[in-house]
Amino acid sequence: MDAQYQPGTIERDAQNYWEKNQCFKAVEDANREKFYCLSMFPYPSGKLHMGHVRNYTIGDVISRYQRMQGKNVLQPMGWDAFGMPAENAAIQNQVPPAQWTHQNIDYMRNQLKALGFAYDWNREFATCDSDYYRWEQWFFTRLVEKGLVYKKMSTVNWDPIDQTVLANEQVIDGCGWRSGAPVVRKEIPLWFLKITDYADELLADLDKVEWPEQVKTMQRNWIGKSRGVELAFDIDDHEPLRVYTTRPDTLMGVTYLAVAAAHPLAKAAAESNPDLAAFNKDCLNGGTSEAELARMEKRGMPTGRYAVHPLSGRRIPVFVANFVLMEYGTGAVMAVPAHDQRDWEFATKYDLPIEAVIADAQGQVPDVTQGAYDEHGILINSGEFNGLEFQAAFNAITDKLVDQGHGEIKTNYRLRDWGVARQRYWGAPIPVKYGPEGQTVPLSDDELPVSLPLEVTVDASGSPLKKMPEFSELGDGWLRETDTFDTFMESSWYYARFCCADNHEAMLDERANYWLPVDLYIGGIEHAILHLLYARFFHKLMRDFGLVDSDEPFQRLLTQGMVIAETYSRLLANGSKEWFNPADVEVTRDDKGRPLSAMLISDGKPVDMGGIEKMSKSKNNGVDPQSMIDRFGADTVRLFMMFAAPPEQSLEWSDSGVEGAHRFVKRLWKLVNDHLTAQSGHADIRSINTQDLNAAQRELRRKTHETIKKASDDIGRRTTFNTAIAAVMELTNAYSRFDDTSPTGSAVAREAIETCVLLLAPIIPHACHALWQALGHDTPVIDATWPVLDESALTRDVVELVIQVNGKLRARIEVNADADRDAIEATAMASENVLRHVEGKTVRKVIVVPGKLVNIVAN
RNA sequence: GCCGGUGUGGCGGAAUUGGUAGACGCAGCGGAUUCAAAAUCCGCCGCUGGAAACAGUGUGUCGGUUCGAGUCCGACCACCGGCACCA
Repeated sequence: MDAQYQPGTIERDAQNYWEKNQCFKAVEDANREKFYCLSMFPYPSGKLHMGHVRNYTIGDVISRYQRMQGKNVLQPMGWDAFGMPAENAAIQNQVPPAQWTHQNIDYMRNQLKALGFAYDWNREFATCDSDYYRWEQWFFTRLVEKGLVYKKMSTVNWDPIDQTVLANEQVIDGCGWRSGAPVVRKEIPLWFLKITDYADELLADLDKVEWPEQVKTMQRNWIGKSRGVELAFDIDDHEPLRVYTTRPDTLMGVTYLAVAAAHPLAKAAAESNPDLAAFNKDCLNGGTSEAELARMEKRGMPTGRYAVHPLSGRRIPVFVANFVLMEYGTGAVMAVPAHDQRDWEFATKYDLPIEAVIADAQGQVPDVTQGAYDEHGILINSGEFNGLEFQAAFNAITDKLVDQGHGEIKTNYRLRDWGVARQRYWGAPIPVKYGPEGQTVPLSDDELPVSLPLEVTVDASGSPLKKMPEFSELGDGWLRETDTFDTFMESSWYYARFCCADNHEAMLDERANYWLPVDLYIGGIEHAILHLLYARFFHKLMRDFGLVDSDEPFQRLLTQGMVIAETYSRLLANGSKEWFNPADVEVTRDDKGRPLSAMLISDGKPVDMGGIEKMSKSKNNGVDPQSMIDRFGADTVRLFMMFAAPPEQSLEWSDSGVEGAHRFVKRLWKLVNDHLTAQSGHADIRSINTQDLNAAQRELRRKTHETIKKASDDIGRRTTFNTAIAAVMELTNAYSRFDDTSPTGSAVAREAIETCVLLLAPIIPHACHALWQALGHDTPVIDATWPVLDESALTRDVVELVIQVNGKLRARIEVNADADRDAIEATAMASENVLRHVEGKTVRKVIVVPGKLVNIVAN
């Protein structure tokens, strides 16, 4: 082997070997246990960023580990290729989105290959291939037939200057990002998928998957199942106002009602009230995002109409309020200001009555002059219901409402149906046509696919498809739908298509049932709700059409944290900031290594340190993976990514940390080289007679097997690669200190160093490929089996115990591993430092934790 | 605003089921090697006091449970992710 570690040639050789031998081509084999490992596919934005590198390294480490466990591993890769950035690039550079996207894919594919990921490239596809989205269109027409799709009015962000629909991301401080004009809410008809039909199953089946508890909790809360009452308030000259509440026990505390500006009652009341009409119009200002709606100032105006309380018969004012939205629930709410904080604030602002009807469990009447009391409690001021606690009151009041025909028990979901239509070009066309008599017809199979025209001019004023009669006009007065699918549609089933991407006759085939569900899915925590919920929904749809036989798409889920880095900026004269890349900045530190100041290398003048943030274009703090691969090699980048933090936490980029990783790979290389130079010929692991080792040999062998145990658990179960690597580093440190060139010593050393190479093979596969060969093995390390733990190597004759007095560490003792409690206690009490600390005190209690510690309680 | 999470040395992090706080690495300091430097190797390294032994103190803040709390409970503070048309 080469005495020098040269990542360039080593990595090229290994990658050539894998490619030439098609090592990662996955073939279905019913006799082998399969493992489908999937990382969230990238949007081809231009080049890989460090978040991608981290995501894909995690997936690759697990894939290679599972392969060494003997599993039949599938690890595919593809491209989530539809989306807005391609349109933005087209507007900026006059490049057609398709061309821009394919160029990016070609570049990024090469980057992935340079990182040595064990992908089966035969299965690669991009979602913008009509061979992919045609099946999505086909499936959509089936959903239409089944009644799982419908069209309804929905609210979008409207830019009144550019005359176009804006994504939430394109609304900045309530204004359109290009025009700068204040955005308004506008109602347009859109296509929806009935995800709410599956709400119960989506909720229940969270119990079937091995996902992080916080992700399951977020999904449960998002679905938001609640049991409550839908009740009707009678109104003069109008049909009854329907509201939903989970707190019917507070019904006697209702002091006003509020409806959305778009509610029929608000519109009716506005006809004779110009002020109210103006207020209703004003409520349309601003964007549609829930965060924006929740943060805006709560405002309202009386409609002049009154509702009749169904139990007390009292007349209650009806307001229009800007925070009530027509599309959520019934578009109207009942307000109990004494027991709901938002209602309380509104009532205080508009001087409405606040009447407490719930006391705490002790019957203490809450003070509602400073805020709402929203706990459950005992009813007061509620007539015949006084004295009832929550559940009894819920039942009694609901029974009465039901008897009167004023209400019914209802299960409600926060989850809303999925709007899948986008007024954009770069997406999959929705396969529907409209007839001259207003018919809406899904396209038949022989009309599919609807291919997206690739030669287009994109500008800021809405979808080009609407301006292309050759696309939109079908003759005889028939028009084609010009909206395209939400890109979440493509990412909701790509994992299944990877199983049979070469099937041109069907969406999926029986191979999907061999590979699915995905055994481990890896991606950013930011996808915890939307993408993962839509994909689960889509999987259940496909199951109900007989396309797959599993209930859930992703058995295990690993949510990785962000990659973050220091930011550097200068305040410009116009008040904005200019951001500088960390690569162009030099930092001065004090003698403890604390950063003191930073300067731009090019002009030597200071820059401000702006804190550590997510790597992004806007803050210019991204580190280019390519330059790191060029400088240090892929193995170093992979090792640093896996070592710097556990996968679920954010990872801070550190140049010196990368150098440390590089140093370790070089060190490993040198250790193997030195071992082969000094000991080749008589280092045969099989010659180890485990009964016949001296103390030092036994200690190194114990360390070797402790490391196998820890690394296997860390990679296979805990997915904490950082601690697995730390354990292997400890083993290399122990190996370095071991100085024994006897035949037995050499064999023990060989076992230790080969273990290091095997345990690191998933993480730094190129170096380990070369090292394994150098160690004399005929088969490549990717086909080696994971090292097997020898439990007997772990035994110890003597163990160290910690002695505490009153919980404080006072001494350490060594005892025989089989020492009994009395012997341990006697040895502990004999320790000099222990005697000093118990002197003059009475020993009350001695706690012995076997193998760990002794705590002597004395006072 | 609502939902979910995070907070430990100069820095990234470790401590897996309530049992030795700081593994491993980075930075720093000291030494070896070298004409010199780089690279490499060895040693030290939470803070305070002490020559040392050792003692005190220390896991965002305040309080609690326990023989024992980074870990469990309560309140608070700061930051991060998501909020349905960014992907």
